[in-house]
Amino acid sequence: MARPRAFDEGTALEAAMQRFWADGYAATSVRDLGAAMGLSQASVYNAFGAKRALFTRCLDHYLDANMRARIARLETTLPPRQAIEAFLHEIVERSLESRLGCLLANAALEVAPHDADIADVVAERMAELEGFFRRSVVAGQRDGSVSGTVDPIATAQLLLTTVMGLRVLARGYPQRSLLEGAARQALSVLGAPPTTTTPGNAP
Amino acid sequence: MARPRAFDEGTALEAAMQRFWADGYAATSVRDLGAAMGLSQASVYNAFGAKRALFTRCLDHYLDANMRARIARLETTLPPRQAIEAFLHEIVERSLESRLGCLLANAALEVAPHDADIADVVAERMAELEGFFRRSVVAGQRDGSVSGTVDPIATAQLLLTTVMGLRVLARGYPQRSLLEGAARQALSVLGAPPTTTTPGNAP
DNA sequence: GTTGATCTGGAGCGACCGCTACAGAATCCA
DNA sequence: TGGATTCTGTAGCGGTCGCTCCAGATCAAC
Repeated sequence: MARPRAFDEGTALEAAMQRFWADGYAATSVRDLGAAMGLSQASVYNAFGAKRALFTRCLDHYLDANMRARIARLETTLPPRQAIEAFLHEIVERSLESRLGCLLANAALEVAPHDADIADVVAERMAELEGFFRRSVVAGQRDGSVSGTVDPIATAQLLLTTVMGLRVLARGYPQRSLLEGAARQALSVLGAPPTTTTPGNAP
Repeated sequence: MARPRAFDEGTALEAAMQRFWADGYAATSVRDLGAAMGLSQASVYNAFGAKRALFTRCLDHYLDANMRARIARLETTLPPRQAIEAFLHEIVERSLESRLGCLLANAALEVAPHDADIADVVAERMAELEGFFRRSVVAGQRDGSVSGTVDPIATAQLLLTTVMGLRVLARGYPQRSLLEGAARQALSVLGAPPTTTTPGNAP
């Protein structure tokens, strides 16, 4: 064919994603992105096109590597209630490790209102996360780990809202007790924690 | 003294705030702000100093005119549980009226991670909102409208998180059923609705 | 009316923005 | 080896950025 690329596209995409994640869309210049990727500006445009196109690639990469991977891992390895609990706990831990927050939440606030295409992606992926919570609540009600009286739809909506709220607090008010308290109280709507084999203690 | 200003500072501040609110910090230029305020760029600098100083003024103005005013109004005119419910319902309604979201949440995500002073303000004001929720939960437990078994601190943390989450969804996934479901489920942690004078419809 | 202080807006500073033209370097197929 | 084709970096395009200078306008105090 012709001269091959001297860089790995996935690695470069990851580096660019980190920059967008840390600094936001508007505050990250294409020169910054090129430097982070180890490429000249012209190579960035040659490989990924305009800045906006690169951002959508990064957003996709983020969602695949983080949100979707987490959902798939938890949903296949844990029973439903534990999957929900683990998801929130992981969000809390990640939020305390760094103040990056969530690229999806960042994009929702900064970019989505001014870009219909990205707004569609954002809404779609949020619906995806909402769906994970809804499936898990329903499955939890089926296996008895989640109270049968709660509304799975509203509960999934609250959990989605809680995740997004935690991501905002991660950047603006990052205190462990706050994030843990909010997560714990959100989980309380699922009803009494599963008491393994011992008989339940419902009121 | 000397020549008086040809504009009202409060009005100008309000106009600038609207621009920051809609477009974010980085994407709003001082020329944009001047046009919105009806001022030349030089007058903006003469009256408000640099862009960052103007933003902090706008953030203060927003918080006084919106968050603090709402807290004060609800806390003085409604019993505690109803104040909490009204706060969330107002957030949902405002979020559905426009996709602006919340300037505090926007600032928390976009500006706070890169500006320690603004981060302090953000954390302070979030703590203020958290305090309103905590006071209201405690007062509600005292007058019997809030379940006595819930932890006021964790509940206030969840409500703060919910408000921030709702503001993210307002910009990225603005559907009435979603926002209302999340708010309703968040309020469910307060326990059974109060049996006030109006006939309740508790399940 | 004069003075003195403040406000106003046009012009413009250097720097950076997103983006691209272009020439050379590197690889493939023949 | 010799195109053909793709990648890469330099240089630079027009435009906008945050910010400032400065001359003139406009007021209060005298």
